[in-house]
Amino acid sequence: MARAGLTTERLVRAGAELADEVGFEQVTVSAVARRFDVKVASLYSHLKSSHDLKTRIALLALEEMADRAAEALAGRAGKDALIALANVYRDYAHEHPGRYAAAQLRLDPETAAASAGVRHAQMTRALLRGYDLSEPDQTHAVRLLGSVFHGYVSLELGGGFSHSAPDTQQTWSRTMDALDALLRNWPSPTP
Amino acid sequence: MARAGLTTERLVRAGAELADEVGFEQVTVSAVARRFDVKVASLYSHLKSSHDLKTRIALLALEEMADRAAEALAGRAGKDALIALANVYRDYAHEHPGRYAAAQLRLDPETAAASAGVRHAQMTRALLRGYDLSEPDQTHAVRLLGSVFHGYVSLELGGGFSHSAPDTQQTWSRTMDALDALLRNWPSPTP
DNA sequence: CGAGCTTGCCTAAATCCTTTAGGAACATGC
DNA sequence: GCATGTTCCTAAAGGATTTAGGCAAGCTCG
Repeated sequence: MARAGLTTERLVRAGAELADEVGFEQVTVSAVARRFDVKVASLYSHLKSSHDLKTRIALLALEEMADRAAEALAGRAGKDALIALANVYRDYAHEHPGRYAAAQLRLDPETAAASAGVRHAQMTRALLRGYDLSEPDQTHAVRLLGSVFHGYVSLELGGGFSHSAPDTQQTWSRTMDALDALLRNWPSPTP
Repeated sequence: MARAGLTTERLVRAGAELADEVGFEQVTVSAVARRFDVKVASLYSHLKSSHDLKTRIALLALEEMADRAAEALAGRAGKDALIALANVYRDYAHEHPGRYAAAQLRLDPETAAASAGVRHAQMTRALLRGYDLSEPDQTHAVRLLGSVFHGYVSLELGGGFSHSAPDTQQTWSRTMDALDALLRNWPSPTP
């Protein structure tokens, strides 16, 4: 019988495609096996477990987004950079909803520390160099931006914004205006 | 054999408790049946399916949060109200992580329209009456606040903010300052 | 080239979750 | 007390996860 040529790499990639097609929840070792026309047990030489598969898909998504973000930020600063970075997340989520959902998977601390997640934080910090914030406000701002990007995209993707007026593209661009204004004019703590 | 006295209500409540204890992903019809010391099949007279159970837990969480929010907003306005509302979400998520995760479940449009989700939007709108925004900026602001609340809480809960300095409580209160400043000084669109 | 080793994929089997079908015990109303 | 409907049960089928052990395809050497 001919060999299918399975590798962890190929399985994870197939899992990611599956996630985008049918949703991350539906990604299962069995489904991936079916896609390669191979018996389920065969995958267990390449994957430790079902959770391992999901984790690897999450890591792939984080890397892909970080790569896109790095490219988007190159040569940009200030509001330009802010918009470019924000768009990376939003576009990625629209193009790859399953992968984006995977990236939301809660990783255990060691895995998270070794993931592309740290690159994301670094890039957001880099972006903030275009504004005038000193520690610890910079950290607060990193967290705020992360919250807005993640929150907005995940609500939009989940249908949280009813498809009513005004359209979400407009809200998105006004959100960028708002964030830019906020960063340029960061308030001092209240008494 | 004595009867367990199952009702949909009690099953959903037990499922919610289970979610808080072991995580929403681990909530399963079987697990709930075990908790009542009853055979799995017995639950299917009260629940349509596993998905039905999860949906009902989500709806319960949305209601509980809306109730808390309504109480928190009573008699408050402006920044006071903003902080109170934001704290409702954050506190609820910390007290009931499983339920909070459930509330993130994607609901089909009709279910969503009949859920407490609409009350949340209404309350955020009510909060914004303390600021001076007119349509469509008010809608943009509703969405922005929703994004920040949801994004922040879900990142914090997922360990997205590494447990490093400064502590998240500080970031949270600076985030409130920032949102308040932003709403009081909402920027006009860029050309 | 062919002996031997490694690896890749298989079959088999255990365990668990979901879901449906139909039966028995219990509670209630007449 | 009996008819009736509800509540919970047993039984069974279908899928997913995971482990154990086996055969054969494809390398690596002499």
